[in-house]
Amino acid sequence: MEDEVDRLVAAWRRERPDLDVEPLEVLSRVSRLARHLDRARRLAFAEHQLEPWEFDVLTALRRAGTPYQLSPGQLLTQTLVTSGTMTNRIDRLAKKGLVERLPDPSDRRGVLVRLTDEGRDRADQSLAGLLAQERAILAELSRAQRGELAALLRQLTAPFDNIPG
Amino acid sequence: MEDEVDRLVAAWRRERPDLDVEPLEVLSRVSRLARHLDRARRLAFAEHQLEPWEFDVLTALRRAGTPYQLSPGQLLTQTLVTSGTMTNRIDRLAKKGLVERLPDPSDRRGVLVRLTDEGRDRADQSLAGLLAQERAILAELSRAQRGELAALLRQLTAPFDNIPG
DNA sequence: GTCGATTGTCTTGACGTCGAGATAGGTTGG
DNA sequence: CCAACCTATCTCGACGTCAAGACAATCGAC
Repeated sequence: MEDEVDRLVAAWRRERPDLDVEPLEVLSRVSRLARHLDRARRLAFAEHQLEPWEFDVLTALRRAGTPYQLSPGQLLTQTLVTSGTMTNRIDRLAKKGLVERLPDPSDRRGVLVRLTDEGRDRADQSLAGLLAQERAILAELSRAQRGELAALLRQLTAPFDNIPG
Repeated sequence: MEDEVDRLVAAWRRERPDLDVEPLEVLSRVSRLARHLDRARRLAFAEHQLEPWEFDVLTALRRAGTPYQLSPGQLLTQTLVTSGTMTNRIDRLAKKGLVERLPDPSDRRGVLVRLTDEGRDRADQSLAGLLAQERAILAELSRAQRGELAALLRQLTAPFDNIPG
């Protein structure tokens, strides 16, 4: 089946036949798909009264394992936002009672953000919801195709994730 | 090579061994890669004094071919933003002299947005810059792998692009 | 024709993010 | 022990986006 990127590439080949636009076949699809996923996720999380950014922070803490705490700095690197943004997010989550700020006992500059019991429950519930939705989206592909796709994407993301950029 | 999503998935398998988190292998990589691409593009466009959103609008018009004009509504569907956002973008581009607003002769509710000569030049220059950067990112993959990846992604994007969602 | 629904664009207010800089604690070498 | 530098977090102002709704023009059914 044709998608928007097919149309986009065809248009470029017509308007700029001198250029090789093959890279767009991959990377424009990545960007557009991500955009669609954002919207879909927003809907899925709304059922659990969570915003996508809240999910990102709560699940980062949940994945850390007991006692479910990380520093703001560790949360930054996992969620790819700036420090000002993270301060703001922690404030709002704390106000909702989903996380709490604790002083870092080993570094008085530092802070530890810890998931509350309610925060943990919300993280678990919304993860289950997200996985159900994503499974539906991925039903387009066979298991083998999903594996291939994951492997190819890994090759592209690895340089970004390993060389700090 | 390992990436952040490998670490993320491993963490979930440790914390929630009861859940099947395979969907994340694909879709979390898509979202994270898109995030990295946004940052990289921002840098590439900065050399041409353009923001990513400006590029999106200018190139949509450029792709339309002479006389390089589209309605705001057509621009909406191509760029996946809301109408309020598009109004704002057109305002700013018009102020910079890269586009102009014309009344639609066939529908008095409507407007046509047309690229100026300078807008067209800037679109062409920045497209060349973007393609160079994207080629570098995709050098991780062989030509055949890029083709596979594009095809797999198309299967996921097609439903979003064809069933209005 | 005319009324109601629809379409296309713009307006508005709230919100989240960014980037730069401030603050304070920590670290290292002399 | 001090000075210079580094690190962790927070503060602040500017900005872009969104969602909802306003408004005007158009279309369709009767």
